[in-house]
Amino acid sequence: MPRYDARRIESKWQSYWDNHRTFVTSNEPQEGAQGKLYVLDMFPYPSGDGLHVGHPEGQTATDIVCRYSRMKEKHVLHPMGWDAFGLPAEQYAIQTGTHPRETTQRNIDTFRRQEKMLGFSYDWTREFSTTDEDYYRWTQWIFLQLYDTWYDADFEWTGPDGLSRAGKGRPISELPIPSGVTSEGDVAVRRYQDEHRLAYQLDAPVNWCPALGTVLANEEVTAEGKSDRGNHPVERRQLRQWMLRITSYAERLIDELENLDWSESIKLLQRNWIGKSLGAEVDFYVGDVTSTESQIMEFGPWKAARAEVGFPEHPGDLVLRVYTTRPDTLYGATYMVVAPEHPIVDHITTEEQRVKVETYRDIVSRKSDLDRTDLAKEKTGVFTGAHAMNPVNGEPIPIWIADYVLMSYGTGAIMAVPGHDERDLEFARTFDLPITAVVMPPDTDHDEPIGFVGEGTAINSGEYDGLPTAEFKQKITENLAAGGLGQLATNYRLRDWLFSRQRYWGEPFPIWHELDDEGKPTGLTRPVAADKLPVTLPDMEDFKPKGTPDPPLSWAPDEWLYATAEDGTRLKRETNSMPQWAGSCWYYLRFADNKNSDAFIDPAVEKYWLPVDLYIGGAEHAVLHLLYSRFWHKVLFDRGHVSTPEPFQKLVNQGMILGENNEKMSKSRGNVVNPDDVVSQYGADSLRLYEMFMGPLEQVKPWQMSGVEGVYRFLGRVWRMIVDERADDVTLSAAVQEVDLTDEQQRVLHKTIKAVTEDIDKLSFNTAISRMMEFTNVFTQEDVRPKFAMEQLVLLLSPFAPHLAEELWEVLGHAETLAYNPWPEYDESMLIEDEVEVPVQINGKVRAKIRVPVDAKPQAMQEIAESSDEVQKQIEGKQVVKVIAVPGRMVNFVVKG
RNA sequence: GGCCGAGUGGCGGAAUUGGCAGACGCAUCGGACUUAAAAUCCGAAGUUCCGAAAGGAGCGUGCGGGUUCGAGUCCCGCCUCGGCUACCA
Repeated sequence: MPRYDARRIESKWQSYWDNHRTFVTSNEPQEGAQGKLYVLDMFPYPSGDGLHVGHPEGQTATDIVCRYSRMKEKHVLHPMGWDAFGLPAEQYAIQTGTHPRETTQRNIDTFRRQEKMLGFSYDWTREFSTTDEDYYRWTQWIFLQLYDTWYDADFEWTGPDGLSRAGKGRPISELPIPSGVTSEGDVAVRRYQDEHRLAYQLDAPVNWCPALGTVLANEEVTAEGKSDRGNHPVERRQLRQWMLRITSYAERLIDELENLDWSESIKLLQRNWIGKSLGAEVDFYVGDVTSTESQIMEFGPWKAARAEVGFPEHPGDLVLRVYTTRPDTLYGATYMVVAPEHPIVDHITTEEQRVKVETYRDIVSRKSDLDRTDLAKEKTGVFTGAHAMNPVNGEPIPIWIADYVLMSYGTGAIMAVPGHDERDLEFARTFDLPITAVVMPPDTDHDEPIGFVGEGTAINSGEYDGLPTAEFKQKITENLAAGGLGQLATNYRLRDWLFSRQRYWGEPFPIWHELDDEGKPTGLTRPVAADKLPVTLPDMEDFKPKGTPDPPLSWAPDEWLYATAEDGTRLKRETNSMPQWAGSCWYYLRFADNKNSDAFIDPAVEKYWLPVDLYIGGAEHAVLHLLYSRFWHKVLFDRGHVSTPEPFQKLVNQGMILGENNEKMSKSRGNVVNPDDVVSQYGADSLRLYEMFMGPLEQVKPWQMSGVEGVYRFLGRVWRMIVDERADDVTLSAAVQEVDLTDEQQRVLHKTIKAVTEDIDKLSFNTAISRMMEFTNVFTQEDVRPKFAMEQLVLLLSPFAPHLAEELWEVLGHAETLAYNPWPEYDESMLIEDEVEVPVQINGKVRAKIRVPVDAKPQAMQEIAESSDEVQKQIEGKQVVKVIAVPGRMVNFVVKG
């Protein structure tokens, strides 16, 4: 008695697909293919915990789209691989004394087993891991592209996509070298080029965790300023780091979101992250800080000189340059604040204030970014003793240092307008600094201008009084520019990307440092030749951090670490490694051509498969991964290596699956659902179907084990609708016969085909499943079930529950897989019913039901309604004011009395 | 604090975009089959009030207003929950 036996069916069909290479995809389209479709899941990190139920959520969705699209004769690319470098593997390795290569391999094996167990139609011949040498060879190669590129912001050009744009990443050899630099010689030219590369080095503050003995990425530091792993304190240190100049692409990263098929909220998230703001840079004269009188005397001539020479590129030591989005509040600037690290502090601090200033700077320098922002409630700062001259009215105003001004944004200095900025107001109140109102709020009930941060009308602003904010901004910016005192400026919150990590388990940089005669780095670098890639990770037993910021690779064997160039220069390798993001920045390209040993991807293959048509994954990657990938892709685009400006045309974020208690799943809450357990109890088809039936893909939704039971029962019903459960073998039920469908059955079938098809197109899988349940509820009640209808249902169900569908397809007499069988089609004419029941409302309340011809005109509907006894009873003796009839929908009588 | 998203039965969720609120599933209750149970099959069910019953009347999509013949859906004002972000001048 063959009951629905998921275990037997699933292993049978998984081997079938493997043995028949059912889902192996050629880069040559099959004959008659209806175009290509590249469907991608976000790159999983193979953690030691194995798959969690969030993985199959997005992956089932993409699998449904792929299986459906193949039946629609699309040429489908659907790959899977592993993002396997990274800190968790390394930490685990250190704790257990196992090499990360081993644990990573083990984790990958677990993940692969679990993915296969779920019956996803991946082309496994395209699988790779970011830790494979012939993968990271090309990660290094792309890094060298970044190294070899500078951004020409003014370059106008038309790309292979046919669109014109300004700004292009160009080969460093095309960088114009100023004659002053050329005359200084070769080394000066090289240093000048190095300053302009998209991959460059910088002394940058990093998150140093003494307990872990490593530097952490911002994402690895908790909101409390502790390490994500182990909860150890984290402090700041200045270290020489590799940076990627993503800020050059900020404008294009915003603009080119426009044509992407992404949700508005994700686009907004990216725009906010990039954080473009428009404002002005304004120069405040400082000069001789020891005497305010002489400052006032010097101010006039300085201003006059500026009117002559204009606004300089660098303000110089005696001028303080600020960035503001509100140049219209310039008259309200009563003091200035510079970041404690600002270089001008050394020039302007007076003798009396020096000790206080240095003490403050010292305290701040030892705080992490997070400590600094943590102190947000209490404003701190110190007066430098110096004053600057307000360029609009020549008033001397005091210059303070405070950690609420960040060196990394704008110019690292602000003009403080306490009257109209919350932070400045709080600071001014703390330190008793003057507050001036210069903006009148527009509505009169809001009569207190102090603390008003919106737009209004200018007051106390000399000749500008009475101007609306917007107009004032424009006018004063023009005037400042004319006087050489300011200029329009754009700023981004986005920072350049800190790209190096002091870790072992990552891609080595393909970079040599030149050494001088004493073996010290000269600061000059050279790339590893492309034909020498990859720079393989040296085999090291000891990769445990030593409590200093030296990366583990710095004690790699000398053969790896040192070399002599052909010109005799001694070279030392870069010993930092790349962050985990590196490998996931371009993996979607490699899937299209993972065996290529001549190029990261063949240009023709790239042109054929890219961009990714559908990309599904969690919203946690809405900014970082997606922004980094887009950046790399654009650099490759500019350099002519890819043909599309964007990698991911359509993006969908799946909603998080919560535990049964409506809380986020976590080990500590004990509400984690393990896919292995669900599959062993109900089978993969039930897990897949349940995850899709839970609710809309993009919505957050709680797990319910009883819901899995429900879809499992549904699959059992489908099984019994087609299979004779009382026979000894799996045979067709006697009720399934080669008969024509009745009109009613036709209608149900075609309605189901239409609904399921449209729902899949909309990624509305939960409703698609409920349609198939309705179909099943109708047909299980029939004593004779037309075989054709059963076949059609099996085809509709196959993307969702592919194992069961294949088994039933076989029972229905088909020798071959249904994976490439044409998708059922519906006939619109079959859907039409002659008559429909519509409600009759009296004053908007349903009082009766009538049957009308589907195509009945409003007038006819009204007449039918009026002839009904029930309606007569309701409107009797009342005055009918108006009748609204919507064809095929409803009739509404508006009555009085 | 800022931005984004969401509030519909006991629960997960539907609702052709302004037209019968609660599809489908879970849980619940009743029945059939069975010696019994499991499994399966059939059926009931938003809620309050009236009625012995068939049935009838009212109320119902977080709260308060509004637009409309008609609002879960549109507009205005709030409340609650979730996510992201956090001194960006």
